[in-house]
Amino acid sequence: MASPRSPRRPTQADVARLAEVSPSVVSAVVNGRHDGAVRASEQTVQRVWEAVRRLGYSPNLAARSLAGGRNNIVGVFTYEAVFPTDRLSFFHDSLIGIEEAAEELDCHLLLFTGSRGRGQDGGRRRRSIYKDGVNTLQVTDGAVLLGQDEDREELAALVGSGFPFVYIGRRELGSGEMSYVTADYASATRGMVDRIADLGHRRLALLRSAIASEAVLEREAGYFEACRAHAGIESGAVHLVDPDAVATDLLTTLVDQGVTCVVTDDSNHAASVRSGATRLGLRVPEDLSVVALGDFAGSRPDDPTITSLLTPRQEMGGQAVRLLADLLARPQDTAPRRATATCGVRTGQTLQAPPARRPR
Amino acid sequence: MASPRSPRRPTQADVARLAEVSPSVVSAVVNGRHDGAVRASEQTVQRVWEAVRRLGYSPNLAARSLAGGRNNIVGVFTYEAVFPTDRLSFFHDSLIGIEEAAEELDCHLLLFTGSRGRGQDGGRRRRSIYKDGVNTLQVTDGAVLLGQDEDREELAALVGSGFPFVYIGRRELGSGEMSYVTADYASATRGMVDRIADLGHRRLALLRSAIASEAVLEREAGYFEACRAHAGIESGAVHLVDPDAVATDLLTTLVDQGVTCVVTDDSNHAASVRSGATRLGLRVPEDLSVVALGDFAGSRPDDPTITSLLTPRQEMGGQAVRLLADLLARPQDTAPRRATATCGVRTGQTLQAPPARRPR
DNA sequence: GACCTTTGATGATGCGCAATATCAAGGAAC
DNA sequence: GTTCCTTGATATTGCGCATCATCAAAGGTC
Repeated sequence: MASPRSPRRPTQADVARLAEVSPSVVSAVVNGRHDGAVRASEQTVQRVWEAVRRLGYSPNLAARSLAGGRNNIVGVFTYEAVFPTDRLSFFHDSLIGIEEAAEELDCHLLLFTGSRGRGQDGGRRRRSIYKDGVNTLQVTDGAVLLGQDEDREELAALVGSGFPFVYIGRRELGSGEMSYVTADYASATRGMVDRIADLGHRRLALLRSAIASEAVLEREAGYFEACRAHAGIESGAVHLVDPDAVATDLLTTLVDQGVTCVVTDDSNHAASVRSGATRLGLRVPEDLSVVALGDFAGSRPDDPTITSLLTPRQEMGGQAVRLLADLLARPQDTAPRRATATCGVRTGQTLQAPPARRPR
Repeated sequence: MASPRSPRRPTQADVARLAEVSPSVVSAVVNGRHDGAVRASEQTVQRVWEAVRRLGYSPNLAARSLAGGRNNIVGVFTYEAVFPTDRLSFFHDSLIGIEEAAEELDCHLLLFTGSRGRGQDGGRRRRSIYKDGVNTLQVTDGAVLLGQDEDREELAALVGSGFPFVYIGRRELGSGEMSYVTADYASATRGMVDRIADLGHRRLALLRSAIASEAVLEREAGYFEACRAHAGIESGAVHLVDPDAVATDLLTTLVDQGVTCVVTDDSNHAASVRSGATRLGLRVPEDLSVVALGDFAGSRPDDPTITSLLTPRQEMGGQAVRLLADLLARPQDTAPRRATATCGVRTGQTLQAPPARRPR
């Protein structure tokens, strides 16, 4: 059976012809606006829908957005491949939240793929929002952006263009404010420090990789604030280290100084510290506790045995879409939208009360 | 600093005005087509680009695709949520392949979310392609479909409408042929049986759940064919069983009959069989080998210790997009497109040579 | 010098749709 | 019975762009 290959997709005009009404009515009906400027009786509405079904009409996205209307499509732009081959999908949790919220708002999701074939150095290429100087996101009503490896200049340009978007993760640009969702890292960090202090730890150390994002800095601030708030808790300056190569000599020094709990940026780093400690003959957590302030998995899978704060990615994804919806609903309000999700805590197996006496 | 909220984005007309050329020339130049029907001298080209830069012009994609026809968007429709909360993403591997291929074709992906708020029985609701009788996929150039829980009637309607789409997974409809990608289950199964036979097994048993998809039936056919091909290999009829509740009495019977290798539909089922065998005091694989013909994870994570065929999901995803591209490139050829990807084999730890003597 | 070809441009048209302005008819108010 | 409002529609415009038909002028050929 040869399919009745229609040479052309049916348009509103076709529907109008079949239903014997004017195109305006069709437009109004299919958009549910048939009691505003353009009105239609219940009978007419039914006739229109009937014709729509008969012809298999569906709106042309491009035309709809060209004419100024919405297209109910939310863009999702990631600076890395959304579905990476080489590692656990970093975006998966966020996408769960995004999809859920989008479904609630009755929107579909447009996932932007990278522009291929530029710079073939083999490494993971960063994607770009602009292609030939053109904002590719424009086909959507607005977009949610994710990714660690963002291009700040591009973001600044995007803010300047007035295109509605929300970043998942706090991003502060030098010029121009943007909308984002973040997590309450500072207070969650304070909570974690409280917990550490309650267990009896008195000397902590913060190890951080040299590259710092807003989130990292926020956690660091929360950390020091909490340390100050706790009488008796001491923490020296932050130690900038290579998270992959554990500096065992640094560890030795710290332990000698009476540090009983090491706090790191992320769980991978914490895992490295644990191995380093083990190599030094220290048991974790009996002799030394190790705690991570972030669960970012980097290129390796996140280790669930590490006691760590958990970024509420799913919630952040949902919030981002909802902020975007607000942005679209009230475009005249140009103020950047902000939302904060609540961090979780993974108990893990790397934090307990400090040893009665200093080890060694 | 208030963003320079431009009331209107510059258009080609603005550029044309500034460059003192006609809009046609601008269009031609920015698209690099200025030596076809519309021509422009090198000088003019420079003037146009200069004006483009000065104004910060960027083309409106909606208008572009409206005027052009295609929109370079491939739909991705899944009958279940793309990013499920409650289980490992079944779709993740397929999506990797889809994204890769889409990137190669310079297409973006439109992920359809479900239509919310119909039937709130709490359970996972199947999504629908048609909403109010309208094919929602039509906003894209064509679509890739996935999912176990498909609606055959809908698919038949979709085929009838002539909308270009490709299913990931073999689907045979009673009426009308559709395009799909599948895996070489039959030959992969034969390969697996060869392997089993080469190890010395002589009596096998096939356990299958009652619900059978095309893939399952194809593997079953391949299985029996391979059994026939091997002189000395015996396999009784297929045993329809509940994959979750292991029938230990059936296992006992089989082993008593001299079966040394049980073949199942999928790895979960195989895992159940293994536990059942263990409960009977049989060691796997020393006393009894267990092999799965599929790695479908169902609601539980796939067990990597099970010796199993591996569905090449990533490759299938990529193939699907490429088939779709062909469908779009040659629409006059209405024949359904088909592709077959090569199954992998996971060695696992549940298959070895049969015991020298029958156990027990 | 008559004819053709190439170069360099212009203008008109329409893609499918939303929004606005307009209009006809029927009823209620006074 | 004139005015006014409501209901139910239609006609028109233009979003920004690509494409096509057209055209003027310059250069080349015999």
